[in-house]
Amino acid sequence: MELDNLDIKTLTLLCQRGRMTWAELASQLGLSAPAAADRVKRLEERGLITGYSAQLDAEALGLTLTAFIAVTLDQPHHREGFLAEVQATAEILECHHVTGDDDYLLKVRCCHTRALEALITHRIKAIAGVVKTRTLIVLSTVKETQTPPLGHLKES
Amino acid sequence: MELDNLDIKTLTLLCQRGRMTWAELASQLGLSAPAAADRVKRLEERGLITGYSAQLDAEALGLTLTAFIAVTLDQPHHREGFLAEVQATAEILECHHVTGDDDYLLKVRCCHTRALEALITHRIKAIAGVVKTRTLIVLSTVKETQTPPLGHLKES
DNA sequence: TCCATGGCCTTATTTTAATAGGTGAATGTG
DNA sequence: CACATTCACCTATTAAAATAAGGCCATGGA
Repeated sequence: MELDNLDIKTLTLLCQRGRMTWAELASQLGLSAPAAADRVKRLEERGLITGYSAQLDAEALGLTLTAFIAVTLDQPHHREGFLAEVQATAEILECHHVTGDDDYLLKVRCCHTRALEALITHRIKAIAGVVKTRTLIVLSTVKETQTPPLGHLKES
Repeated sequence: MELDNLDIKTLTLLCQRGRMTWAELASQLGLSAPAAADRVKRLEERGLITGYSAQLDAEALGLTLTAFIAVTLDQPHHREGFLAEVQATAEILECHHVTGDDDYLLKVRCCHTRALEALITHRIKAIAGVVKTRTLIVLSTVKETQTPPLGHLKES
């Protein structure tokens, strides 16, 4: 059940062009279309590929404001409510439990500073147990990819 | 050139299932397949959809370690080299210029703590101008989506 | 040596995508 | 008010892609 270099190339190509046809993929891999489709199917079944997604331009959609919010929770019994609210809030794209001074790090996206204010004061700070937040506004984004590094898997 | 509710639903559906067929999409929208395909094509041409991507399971690929690294740069003339290195490093998934005590916030992903150590000491701290880094290790991830909030666009 | 397995090939069939042509509602204009 | 234009959509057709079937060959184990 190891990954060979063609599998890695497959993953790389499908991260770049998620809707490419099997024939296109196959020609890049030097295989026939059914063979390429088989490989992709296997990668899906193994859980390495979890799905496919359209990539949207957040700015074009009016989501010009991105921020990271560090959250401190006072008591562990407040966690459940916090996590539920995080899941229910579309503006919260990511929520990680992290080491350091704060407990959670959120990545959020919204349209205005006013919307950010509403998000922080009416949603996040309204959650029971949230005792402190610290917000970092994103001024510009240099790089933003979802494609994980695959170099460490290469054989030979 | 406004977005109607069908466009928003289209974006939502394509974020969830990026390889769905036009016929599937059309039935969810209550349209014919060519009409749905036309709408998607227009969304692509307008730049709202920038592409499609396979979603990979980072853990299944052995990338069990995620971290955020805050970087402080001492002088503005070092920026160019820093940005180039960021682009060239696959382990750095994101790099944002942020407000606050530090200049940049990186999101990185790698396999071990050893790989993280190598990344920090041999790549990031090796860049001219990097005077300070502060690392937050991700203990667990509660939520991690790429799909931006679209509720603010809904009409009626 | 022989058999089983796995990955790939080619071919055939089914499904999907792309294209063309036409209809009706909404809009703007003589 | 009549008319032309535009736009989004439809259906029908054609081209392309996905899927399924059957066979080949290399690899590994009994």
